[in-house]
Amino acid sequence: MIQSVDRAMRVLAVLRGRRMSLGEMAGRLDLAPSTVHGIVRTLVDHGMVVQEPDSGHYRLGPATLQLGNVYLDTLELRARVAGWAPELARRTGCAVRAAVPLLLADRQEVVVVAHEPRPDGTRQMPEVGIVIPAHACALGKALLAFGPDPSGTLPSMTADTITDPAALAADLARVRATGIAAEAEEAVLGECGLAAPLADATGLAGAIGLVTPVSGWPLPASAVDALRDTARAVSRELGGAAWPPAEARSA
Amino acid sequence: MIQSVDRAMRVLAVLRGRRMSLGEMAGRLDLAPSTVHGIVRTLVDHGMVVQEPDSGHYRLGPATLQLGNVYLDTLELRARVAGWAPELARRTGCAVRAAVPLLLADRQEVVVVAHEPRPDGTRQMPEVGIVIPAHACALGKALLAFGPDPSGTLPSMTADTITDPAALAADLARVRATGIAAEAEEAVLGECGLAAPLADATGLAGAIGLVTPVSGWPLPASAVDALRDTARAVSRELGGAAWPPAEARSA
DNA sequence: GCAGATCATTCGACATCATCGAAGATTGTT
DNA sequence: AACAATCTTCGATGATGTCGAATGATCTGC
Repeated sequence: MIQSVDRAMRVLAVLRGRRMSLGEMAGRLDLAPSTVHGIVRTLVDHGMVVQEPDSGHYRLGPATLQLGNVYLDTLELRARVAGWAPELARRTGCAVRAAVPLLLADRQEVVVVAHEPRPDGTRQMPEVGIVIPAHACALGKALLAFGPDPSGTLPSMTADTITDPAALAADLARVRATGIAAEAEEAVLGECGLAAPLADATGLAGAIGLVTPVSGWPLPASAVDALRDTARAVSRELGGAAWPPAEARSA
Repeated sequence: MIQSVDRAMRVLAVLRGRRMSLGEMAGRLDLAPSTVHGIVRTLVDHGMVVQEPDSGHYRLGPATLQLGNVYLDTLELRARVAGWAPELARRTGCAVRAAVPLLLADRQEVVVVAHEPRPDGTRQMPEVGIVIPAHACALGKALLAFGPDPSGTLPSMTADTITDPAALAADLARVRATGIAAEAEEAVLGECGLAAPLADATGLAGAIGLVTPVSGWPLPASAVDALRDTARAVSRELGGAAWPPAEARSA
């Protein structure tokens, strides 16, 4: 691992939180201000960071947006999901989301890569790009059940977030048994959902899920069937050999 | 400028094009494969790059999407535009876009940060995150007219793209005189548009524009008025002192 | 089924290059 | 007007990234 590159990524990570002064970044990263300055200067040259002209503070730059957009455009999982999501949304009346795992050193999260709005014509915020702790949402639990073991802390998002490792393990066992993960107001108040894993040729590729307001919860069995059918269809298109995918339970 | 961080950014830039093998990246960057390996390994650890399990090739990773999303969420220009875009789209019947400049060493481009679909109910691809050469689109010309002088080459996108620096300079003079930039099939076949600069407290902040199929071109004078009014309103909300913004014609 | 090629990865020595602390410049504040 | 808090620059030090060659794995073609 190259030290300066690692530090540059840490700089971007802290800037994910909020705009910051150079000194604050240096303190947070426990580095000399001049060291951080050299790094951010390089990032500024590439558009990854911008410096506000008035305050001198730094924030993320437009080049990050371009990178994220390229990632989305080249993601086969997203393209395959896009072909099936409208019908799934129509059949279930729910919004449809797809996500891929974002496994970092100490954090297990999911990032939403596709979003089909609820088919009721209301105006909904596109949620592509948002990141959710894996243990707190159906998409994440579908990934954890068939992916690596949960590790790290389980931060609480709402009153119903599962924060006990044993309770989470029990929940994941249910997911493995049925192929379907559920979540009720564990990440966002008023939001519930189901999710199923997606397989590709190499194993676990992501997850697809339904999201509904708590008023529509629990979802009818027909929605579960539609979700499972769609997950199986998308997985086949992705080259997945089996569904649910084989459990790759290794660190 | 820190060498290894600069190289890491170049790696990401190369991966913007397409997935690649390690050797191909090394050749393109004129570096030793082992050097690139150390860099990409570090980027992989942070989720900025992923390695395809089967082929060993590298592609951009999900962390790029998160960064881009955070950038969007914290962009005040986007939030202000979002407040005015629906009405502008309704009044003009056009799709509305907003963009910010992406000024790198040798490339002058714009990146779209907001997109309000054409209000005809058709299904349209959200174009947030796409990057367009500044000289080839109305948004870019609105930025170039009130920003730094054009530099670098003028790549051709369509048969009507302005590739002659003198012709571009003449066009930009017209933009400065009227505050409105126009473009007809210069970036994408069948797409035309208008754009106006957006000012904030520090000067030029971005641009807002209308996009219409060529069948709706030219747009009526009422659309020009609506666009100018909106640009002025957004600029005032952003703290802009004057509209159009003062011309900061310095490299 | 074997040989060759191609690729990612590891390793170690060298010298470059990033790091750090202090000083300078600029701005906003009391 | 003096102070405080910024960002920024600079130069010496040695830690660290770079490179080339060797290794191992994978795939291709015969």
